[in-house]
Amino acid sequence: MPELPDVEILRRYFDRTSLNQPVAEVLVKSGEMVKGVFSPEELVSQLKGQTFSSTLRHGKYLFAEFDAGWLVLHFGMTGTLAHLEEGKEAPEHTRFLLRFRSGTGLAYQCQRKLGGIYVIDSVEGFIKEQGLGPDALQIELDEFKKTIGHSGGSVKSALMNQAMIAGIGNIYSDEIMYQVKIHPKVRVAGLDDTKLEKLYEAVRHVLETAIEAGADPSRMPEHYLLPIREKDGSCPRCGTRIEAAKISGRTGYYCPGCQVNQ
DNA sequence: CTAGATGTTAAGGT
DNA sequence: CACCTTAACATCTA
Repeated sequence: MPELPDVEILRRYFDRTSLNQPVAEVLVKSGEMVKGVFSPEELVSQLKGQTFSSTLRHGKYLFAEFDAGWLVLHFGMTGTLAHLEEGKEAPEHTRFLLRFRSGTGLAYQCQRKLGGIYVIDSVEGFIKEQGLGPDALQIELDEFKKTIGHSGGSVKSALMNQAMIAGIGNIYSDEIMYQVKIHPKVRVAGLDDTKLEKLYEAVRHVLETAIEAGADPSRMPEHYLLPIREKDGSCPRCGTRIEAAKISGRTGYYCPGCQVNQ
């Protein structure tokens, strides 16, 4: 689920389901997922009786503000949120559960436990500690050129480097490079200024489009790679069979027909 | 049974 | 130094 568009959808979901209601009960089911300075018990006592008033997102992290601090959720590869109606049991893989005074609840599910739960007092401080770069939807062109443009490796690994630009992972880096027709193994040094600017525009455009589509692959535009990525399909533009390659330790999918520039 | 899956990080190699 | 790859984390599915 969880690259920038997915987390943005989860943030809006949190807003719709969980703001402005006092927390009656907090349940930590997988204590090892509680990271940072507070123990799971401390996290529970911090949150009990609190009310969430607003949310923020930076990269792949969701921040929810309560009276005395911020709850931070990171979703790893399999994390998601589920709103619970009154009296309804927590679903499978629930690692953390908020039960509101109204009886409804919010479950944080994470099958593979690769995510994290934190309580912090400063969002800025947390971003700094984690070493995150600017959010991919907020970074400006000159900053983008300064960091991404001057990095030495492949375009794909630069896009996925959270310290340079926060929020892009394996799936959306594939989509962005597909949209600008850059082969996944092309190195940043091989891009001219025009190409770099097009890449910047594509980052924005792809992420915004994905958010509009509710981060649902089946609702992406037809000329997108994402819905057929991994499906052994052919390119929506030129019909060439989509191929996979290992780049930066991940499987990247691309069209060998369109994404040719060496 | 095995390989791989949206993330992150440490370790080892070129 | 800068970059790359691999493995590990925990769990499920093809």
